[in-house]
Amino acid sequence: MMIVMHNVLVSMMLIMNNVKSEDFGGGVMRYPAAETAEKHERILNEAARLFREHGFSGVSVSEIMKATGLTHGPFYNHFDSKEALMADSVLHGMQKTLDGLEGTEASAKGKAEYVRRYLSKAHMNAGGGECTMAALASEIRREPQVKGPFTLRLKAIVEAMASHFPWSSKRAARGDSIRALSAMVGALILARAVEDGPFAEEILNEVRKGLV
Amino acid sequence: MMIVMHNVLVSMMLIMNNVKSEDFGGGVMRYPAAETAEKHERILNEAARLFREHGFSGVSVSEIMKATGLTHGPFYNHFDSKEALMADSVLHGMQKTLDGLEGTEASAKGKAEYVRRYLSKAHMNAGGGECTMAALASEIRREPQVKGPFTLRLKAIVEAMASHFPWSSKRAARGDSIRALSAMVGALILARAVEDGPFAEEILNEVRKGLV
DNA sequence: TTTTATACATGATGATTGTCATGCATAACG
DNA sequence: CGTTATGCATGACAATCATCATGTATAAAA
Repeated sequence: MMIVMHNVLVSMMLIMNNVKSEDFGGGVMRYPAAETAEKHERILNEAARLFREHGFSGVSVSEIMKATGLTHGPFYNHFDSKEALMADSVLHGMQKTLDGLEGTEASAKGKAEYVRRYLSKAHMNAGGGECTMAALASEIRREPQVKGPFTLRLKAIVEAMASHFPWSSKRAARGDSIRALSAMVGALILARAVEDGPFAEEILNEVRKGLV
Repeated sequence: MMIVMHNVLVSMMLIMNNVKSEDFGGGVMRYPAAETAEKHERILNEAARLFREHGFSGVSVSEIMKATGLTHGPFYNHFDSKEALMADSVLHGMQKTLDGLEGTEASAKGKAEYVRRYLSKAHMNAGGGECTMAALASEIRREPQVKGPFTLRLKAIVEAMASHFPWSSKRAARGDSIRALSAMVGALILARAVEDGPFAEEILNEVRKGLV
């Protein structure tokens, strides 16, 4: 009885504390559509970054929202589910990779620079700034909703590499691109999993030597 | 008071129910050391398989123990933590890869067959039977305790590839091995993440053509 | 102007999970 | 042979998490 009364009192105190008007809506409004769209974009960016850094299961919805500057509440006003966000994040991240590729100088020099940058120590150590494929590909295979967007953009990336950079021949361009991409992604993944710094760099360097 | 007494009664009933002798030890014994060692090995095998198939965070300790034919209880009689099991599983799985490599015919033909098998549709679709590197490398980088064992065995695998198979020259053997391994792992990871069957096979085929 | 739909903060919920606690029969050890 | 340490099953616990519920002010629609 004592305990029950105590609980009731505590609940009442909590309720009273919560009814300060500034607790609702951040103090104001139904938010303007422009701001809402911007927040949506911010969620996507933070999610993509955090997923790359910690993996899909290493980041909670709350953490993503907090990184965006919101609470966990409005998440479902923006996305249907965590898995839907994962799919959009991958699409978003790989689109950026595609843009970066197409923004590179379309020459042998541009290609060599791109490879060097991809297989650099800096990229290896870039927490959330790295390539979506290297960060998440082995998890994507277990996420049905994500495989579609991933496939879509990977195809575009292969095509962009084949047509944008010079290769030994027109006919070999696509195959060469696939080989280069596989080696680059594989090397980055292995190098990042390795604890031994010099060995990790050896992996990056050897693969780079094979490509430039 | 009423509630407290009720709880005590429920507890007593539960205790009484638990005191059926068949509830303990599966019916018997302090288990013979030989059987215990065998169970330890089974846990390791099931864990390695399940981790490869579902990822580290996709499998619970209980599931692993159940797959081994035990309950979750004795897990901590066998391993210090889930993370310690992850480390041992990776060591175990990569040791098998190493053994398979060294058991392959030490010739150009043996090498070509190994590559073909690695980049086959069957290997791509092999749920838990696949290569530890392709299955878990991108998660290992986020698991401090696992990186050490992984590094150790990856070094051994690179050395085994370089010394076991014929390469263009003695001096190039190590670099060639690293390049081949990176391309194979990268190709398998990308192919598995892709939803489109023909595209996945194209990735495997192009990389294979580059290696044999 | 009136009505409606929505983005937000707070809080709740049910499920999952890594780890620990307990009691016991007996193999291993001295 | 007597003692002890161990591997097991059952159960409990605290934490974490994805998702849902609620109340609100107001932008947007009518």
